[in-house]
This record gives sequence, structure tokens and C-alpha cells, in this order.
Amino acid sequence: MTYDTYMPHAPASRDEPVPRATTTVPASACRPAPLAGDLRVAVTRATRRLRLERSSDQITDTQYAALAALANRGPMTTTALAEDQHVQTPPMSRTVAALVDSGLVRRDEDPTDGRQTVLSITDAGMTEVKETRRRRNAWLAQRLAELDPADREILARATVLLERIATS
Amino acid sequence: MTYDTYMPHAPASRDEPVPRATTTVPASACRPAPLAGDLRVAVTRATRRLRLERSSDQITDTQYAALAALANRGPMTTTALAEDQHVQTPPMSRTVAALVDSGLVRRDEDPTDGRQTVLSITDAGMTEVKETRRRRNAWLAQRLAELDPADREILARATVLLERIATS
DNA sequence: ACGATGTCGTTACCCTAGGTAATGACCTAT
DNA sequence: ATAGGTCATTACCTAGGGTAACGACATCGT
Repeated sequence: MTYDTYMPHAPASRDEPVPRATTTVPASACRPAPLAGDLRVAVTRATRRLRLERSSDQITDTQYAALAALANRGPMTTTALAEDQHVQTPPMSRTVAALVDSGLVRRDEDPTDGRQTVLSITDAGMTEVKETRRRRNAWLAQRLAELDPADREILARATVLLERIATS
Repeated sequence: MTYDTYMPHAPASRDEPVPRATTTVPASACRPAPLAGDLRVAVTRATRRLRLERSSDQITDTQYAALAALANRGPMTTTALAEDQHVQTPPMSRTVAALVDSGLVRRDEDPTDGRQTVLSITDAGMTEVKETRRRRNAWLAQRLAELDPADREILARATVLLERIATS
């Protein structure tokens, strides 16, 4: 079993110029308080819009997120997975149970600690991640392909910043 | 009753240079397909993280989103509100009912079409929007204040792009 | 060595919030 | 006038958050 070396975080370095962009924003929209409101609404609306594009999938958003975490970060316990996803352990336990029932995740007992069970993604699970990732990203990738390359770079940099904010 | 002139969309104009930023991204992360995966994960994770900061609120995420839409865009029907929020009419009808029960939204019959009811935000609703916006944004605004100004500009531009994607 | 305490995972149950189906009220077009 | 379309609501299902409680196991203190 190999795990994707998926690393959205890029190393930070100062004074990188961004080439050109197709949008301008007033300086007032860059102040923390107004930006917080705009960004919150935009992220919420984008999440809802993305949800529309998962109709024919066999796996839910939550299940995919957990499975992708196992694919990206390797085996871990239920509690660690819950912390990674910022949810409580009981709901994560239920999500994991669904993935185990589907044969996408395997439970292995920790030899040194009988309380813990280590969760690993199965080959079927990894196949599902790759296929689901491709299918789910299709719509968004199409929208992104229609953007100016400079706008895609804006979003790529914003992705790093959003990840940084989400993990703080 | 006055409505906030809240306009996250900035007019588009080409060839605007972005000053400096504290992050770099590899060119591969700017291609549509990889960026779609990264961006989807980042937006999903950011949404979950933001949800952690609403503990003591009296109003739910969904209710606030609907109320804010009425505050920002003015009176509209239940169906129009559902379309704006990308949900079906029945769930929106239920959300509206909760807001009416709380006295934050008022139903007015359309004088020319007995089927329709026009929803308007009340003074109490507008107060609630302003207070909730301030309270909910506090955490995010603090995170944003810690960023480099150039990074905030990246996020402000990304906000416009996300709104554009969400409404496409 | 053994009991008290703490931790991991699960189950049970509540709530919010998506979805579809069906219905009633009303409008519109033939 | 009536048939069909539209708006809003209600009823019901499912997913997925939360807390409480419990069993199994580990660890620590005496």
C-alpha cells in the first residue's frame, strides 16, 4: 500500500510577486473585519455549490474527507482522525464504521495497546479515493480552467492560506 | 428599513498587479485539476473550522445565511431565497418559518399574486445580523489580522473568485 | 499485586438540515 | 370554465453534527 504524497502546504517565502489578475478589490475589502465577513460568506456559498456536484457519487462528503485523510496522512486511530477532521470521536466512529462496512477501510488492533485500533485504507479504498477525487473535481476543474492563469494562482495561494487558517 | 449595501463582487479589470505575498506555490499546483482537489479540501476544512467558532450563538449557520441574504439583497420570496442559497424550497421554507417564529423575518402577502409571500427582514433581524456578523467574524478577523497585508489581498481576490464560481 | 483512575472506541439518543413526494391555494391559458 | 402550472407548506427519509454513558483496557499509586 502506498499513500499519496499530497501536500497542499507550500513553503513560505517572502516577497514573491504575483503576476497579473483579472480582479481588483477596494482597499476596504482587505481590512480584517470586512474581509472576514466576505470570506466567510464566500466559503459557505462555495461549499454549498460544490455539494451540488456530487449527485451520483457512492460516497458522502464526510466519508470521502475521512478516507482522503487516511490516504494522505497514512494509518491513524479513530480519535486522531476525528481531531484531524475537527469532529468529535463518536460521529467519526460512525463514519469509520460505514467505510469499514464498504471495505474501504481496515481496522487493525494495536499490538501494544488493546484499546486502540489503527485504521488503514484498503486497496479498494485507495481506488475509490482516486476515482472520487477525479469525478468530484471535474466540475470545479472545468470552472478553474476557464479562469485566467493569474486568477488560478490567486486561488492556489489562497488555498495555502485557508489551510493555514483551518489548522490554527 | 434600510438594507446593507454589501457587495463582495468587485468590478473586473485586467492587468492589476498584486504587490507581494508570503507564500509561493509550485506551478503544478496552479493547473486546474490539482488545484481543484486542493481548493475543495481547503474550503471544506475551512468550513468545518469556522463552525467551531459559533458555539454561543442563538442562530444557526443556515438561518444566518438566509437572514444575511435578506439583509444584503432586500425582500424576496421563499423560492428566490432558496435559489440564492442553492437549496430546495422545502428546507428553505422550514428555515424561514424558524426566523419568522423568532421575529427576525416578516411575511407579507404579494398584493398581485396570492400564492407568493414576500419575505422581509425586521428591525430585530437587522440588529441580529449586525451583531451575529460581528461576533462570528471575530475569530476569523483575528486570524486575518495576523496575516501579511499582501496575503489579505490574496484572500480578498480569492473571495471574489469563489463567489463567481459559487454562482456559476 | 491489586484497586482506582484515565483513555479509547462504541452505542444510544437528540438536533439541524439536506433531499423528495404530495397537497392545497392560487394564477394563467385555452 | 376548466386544465395545467406555480408557490409554499407539510410529511417523511437520510446524513451528520453534538453529548452521555458504557465496556475494555492501560496505567498509576499504594
